Amino acid sequence: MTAINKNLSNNCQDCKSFSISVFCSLHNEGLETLNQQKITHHYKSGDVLFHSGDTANGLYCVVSGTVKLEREDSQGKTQMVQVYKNGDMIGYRSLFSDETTLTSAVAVEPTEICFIPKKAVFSLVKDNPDLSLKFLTRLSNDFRMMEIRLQRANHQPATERIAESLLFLRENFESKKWTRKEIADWAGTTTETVIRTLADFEAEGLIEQKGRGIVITNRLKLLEKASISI
Amino acid sequence: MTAINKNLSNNCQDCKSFSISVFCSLHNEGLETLNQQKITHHYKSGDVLFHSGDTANGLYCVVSGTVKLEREDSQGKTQMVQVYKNGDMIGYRSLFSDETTLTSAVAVEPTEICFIPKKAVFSLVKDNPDLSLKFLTRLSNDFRMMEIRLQRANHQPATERIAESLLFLRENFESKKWTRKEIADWAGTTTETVIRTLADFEAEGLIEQKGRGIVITNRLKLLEKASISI
DNA sequence: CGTGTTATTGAAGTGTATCAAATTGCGTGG
DNA sequence: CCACGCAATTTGATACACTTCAATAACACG
Repeated sequence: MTAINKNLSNNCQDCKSFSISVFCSLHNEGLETLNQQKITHHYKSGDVLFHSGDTANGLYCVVSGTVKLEREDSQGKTQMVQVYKNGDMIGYRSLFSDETTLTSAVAVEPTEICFIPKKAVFSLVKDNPDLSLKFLTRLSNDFRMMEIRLQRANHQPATERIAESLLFLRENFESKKWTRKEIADWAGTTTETVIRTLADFEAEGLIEQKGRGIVITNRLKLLEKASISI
Repeated sequence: MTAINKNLSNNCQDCKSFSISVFCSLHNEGLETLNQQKITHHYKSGDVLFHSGDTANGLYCVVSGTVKLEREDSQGKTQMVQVYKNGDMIGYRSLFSDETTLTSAVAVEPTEICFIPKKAVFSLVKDNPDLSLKFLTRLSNDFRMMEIRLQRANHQPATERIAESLLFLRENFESKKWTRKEIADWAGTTTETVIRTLADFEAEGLIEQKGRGIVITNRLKLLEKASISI
């Protein structure tokens, strides 16, 4: 399933995602803790990091690849809550709220993750108070995004949400080929509606569909469609 | 408009909301800073603490009353993002994300607030590392709630969202008489839909409407209607 | 080169928004 | 304290964007 390496030789400070992670300010002892405690995992597309309802037992640090956070309701409708790429942290909310995870984390590409056990995280936070401030900043920004998404979900038509989803998913996760269903799960609509809307966008010359690929050909007009202005 | 008292005699440790606030663990010097720096405000219903787009310059600590956080889009549709009561903090997200506020804060009842200037907050956080952990915990919980609300907004009918809104608003903010529009702004629907749905609920014996008041007469069935089970 | 997953298309139904107009309830000032 | 005026609520009619279900087609992967 997932290859696990306790890779001591691979130091965090050499990680290509180090400088953009919350840990970038760590000094000697902190870095040592991190290096000693972290466990590197390799996931392939579709692998699950954790399931909804699991107890949070650590922090997942994305080295490369893409991970989606999602949640399925009783009727099988999926909401993609968040997407992560290199430098992002997963699972710290449940860690700090001390509850079981609400969402599942699923790799959508070949993904490399460093797992940092709960104890190590709290030890790091204790010794490096600015760390929690960095978490706070990230979470604040994520929350802000959720505020906007909630408003859009409630008050904007699917067409606009799909336009925005296309832009967001494409421009933040270049390597990933999103499926129609994934776009729908992010936009909060159905696969069929996404497909029909994509056809409309193509007819209007905003995008081009080759097979399952989607190419944005008129970014500006697509932005207009998304009504990014609120 | 708003009465302002720099009330040094009124100590935070005597505040009825102190024990449930993030500051409950503060010791001597911290408490002193808090007491010296805080400014007490009194707002009446409808008063605005800050507008969307304002620069965050401090923290608002609710002593008593109720404050709603909301955001209006270009078409005049309002999304109520959050509601606060005694012991809650307002504005710390913008403080930590270092951006202008996305939402406006409006008192919906006579409300007493202690304002703590940005500098004082950061000084407190610096000297009391566990403070930021407490903020983190609160924000994590709030985020979790937003995840659920986003999913509901996208995948559940207005009826269920309204049922849940009734329960949430009534049970967490007893003193406040919410208007149909406020319920709609929270549920993410229109005033008319709320009114029609309330009529349905009344016909089914779940609630009773006397004038503008709403009394929940069958909590269990209302919970069922809300599909609280996900 | 099959086989399962993903995408596509069609038809039908409906929940909810929208707009407009009437009514009620409430706080306020006379 | 009552009447007034305004805001909140109510009701009706209409429209349509979106979901749902089902069946077919295209693609990717081993």
